[in-house]
Amino acid sequence: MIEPDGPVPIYLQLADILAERIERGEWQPNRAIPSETQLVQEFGIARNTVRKAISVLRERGLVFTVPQRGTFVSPQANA
Amino acid sequence: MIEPDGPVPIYLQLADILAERIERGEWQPNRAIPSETQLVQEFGIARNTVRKAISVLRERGLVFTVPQRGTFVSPQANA
DNA sequence: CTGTATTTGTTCGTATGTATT
DNA sequence: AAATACATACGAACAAATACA
Repeated sequence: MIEPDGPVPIYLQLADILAERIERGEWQPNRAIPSETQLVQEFGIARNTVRKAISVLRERGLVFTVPQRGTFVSPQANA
Repeated sequence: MIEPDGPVPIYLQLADILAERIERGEWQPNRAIPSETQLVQEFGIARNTVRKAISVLRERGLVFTVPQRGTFVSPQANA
């Protein structure tokens, strides 16, 4: 999945992978995406890198984060 | 390897050495070449000189550089 | 959050040799 | 001869982004 030594930063690779899942409707609007810990384990990368990827998705308007609750797919993310 | 007192500038000698490695397929497309620091150590020259050599390779279309990631062999460099 | 490591980007100063004025 | 300009080469320092624990 992730190419650690490629030209593209890991956090951007992950952001693109997650964005594709969202846009394909794999995760429904207003439903939580996997937790940071789950993503760390799935992709074998550092937690900070996962957080950076999620912040990119936030800036793209694909997700929104609720403190102490999780990160959720935006209502119109895959519309 | 490098002839410091020869007629050819050091940065051009290094550019030619690296170009040969790329064209021989020693480094694959989209894979990183050694970092500037590694090249400094391998050839015993100044970092600025290494950077000058790499900029020559960029102008020749052999490599592309991603800030904070490295310098990578161009996709068609050894095609 | 902190701290550390790596890598490229940038700038400054110094020195040398060559060419020009 | 003298001054200027340019290219080459080295060294050092710091910034910023990435990635890890």
